[in-house]
Amino acid sequence: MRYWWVNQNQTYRHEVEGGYLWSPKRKANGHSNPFYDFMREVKPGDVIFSFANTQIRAIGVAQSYAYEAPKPIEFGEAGAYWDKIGWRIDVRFQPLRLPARPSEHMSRLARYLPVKYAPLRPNGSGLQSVYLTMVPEDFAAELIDILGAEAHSLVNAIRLSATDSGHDTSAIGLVQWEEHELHRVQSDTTMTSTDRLAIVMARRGQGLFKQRVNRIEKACRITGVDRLEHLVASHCKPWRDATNEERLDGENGLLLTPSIDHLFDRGFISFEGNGRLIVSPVAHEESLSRMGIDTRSPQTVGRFSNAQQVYLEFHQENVLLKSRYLET
DNA sequence: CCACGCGCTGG
DNA sequence: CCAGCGCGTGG
Repeated sequence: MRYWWVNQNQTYRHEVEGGYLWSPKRKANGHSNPFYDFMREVKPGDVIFSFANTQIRAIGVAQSYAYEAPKPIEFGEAGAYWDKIGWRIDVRFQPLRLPARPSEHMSRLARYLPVKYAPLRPNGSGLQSVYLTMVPEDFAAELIDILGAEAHSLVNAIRLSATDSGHDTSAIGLVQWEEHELHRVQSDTTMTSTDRLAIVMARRGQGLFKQRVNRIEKACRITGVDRLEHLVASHCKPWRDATNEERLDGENGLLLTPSIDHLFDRGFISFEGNGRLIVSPVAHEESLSRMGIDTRSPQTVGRFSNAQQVYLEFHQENVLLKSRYLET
């Protein structure tokens, strides 16, 4: 379980009442922004401190991993320059009956501020450049102490339930966004109904797309299963992000057995161009091992073609659940 | 309430 | 250099 800080001056009301976090994927000029990238490092059960108008006003618990979602319409003019598509995380927020102002407690907090990606300056002032950022455990402990009894019991309850069992509800949001794209394809009268059907079937890794992938890939790269009835054609560049051409491009697919397809589709694993398996640091190792993936020693599954590598790079950058803090 | 500009951080 | 979910100020 980790602790996060979110600046919500512009969207506090919508995000807390709506029960979510939302960020663009990139800055307006197209460059990446670490404070948006952090969205993909959040795990269900993580604790989120909500900061708005110089105060910590709410504490939240993540209920999902980040998934792609349109900008909430309720934002209105707030963040008008943000892109229409971004990352969303379901969060259960609890507004605090007694908000606290961190700037009044810097004598206790300052020593725990990280050198990089800190949510506050040493004088307690916030930073415009920050959206979401991780806070160290000792900083969080101090902050919880400052917030008082309500925060204490809240976070204790979260800690207890975190050790119980799963919270994974993120598939719901993904489906919601894909529905939107699906509807667009189905109502696109510039294509024949055959083309539309092929594109719709490609979403489930079946039909023409699967045939095309099968010309390049003969078996699941992890399990070695080669019977088509047990294989799904999984997109490297996800169906929802791809053009219609890319949705049907055989180089954009891998044949995988269902549980491996799930891990790849949801970003728990990815592959390098040379075939090396990448395991996300947020993945549950024992589950992976039970699904047939050896997480102890490095695995390779065979080199990929140049065209496949381009799609796999997209997967690594946009689907894989990364963790900056677990890299060295 | 909103708009502006001053800061500073990170790429 | 540029861009960013802050902050105080002034209307």
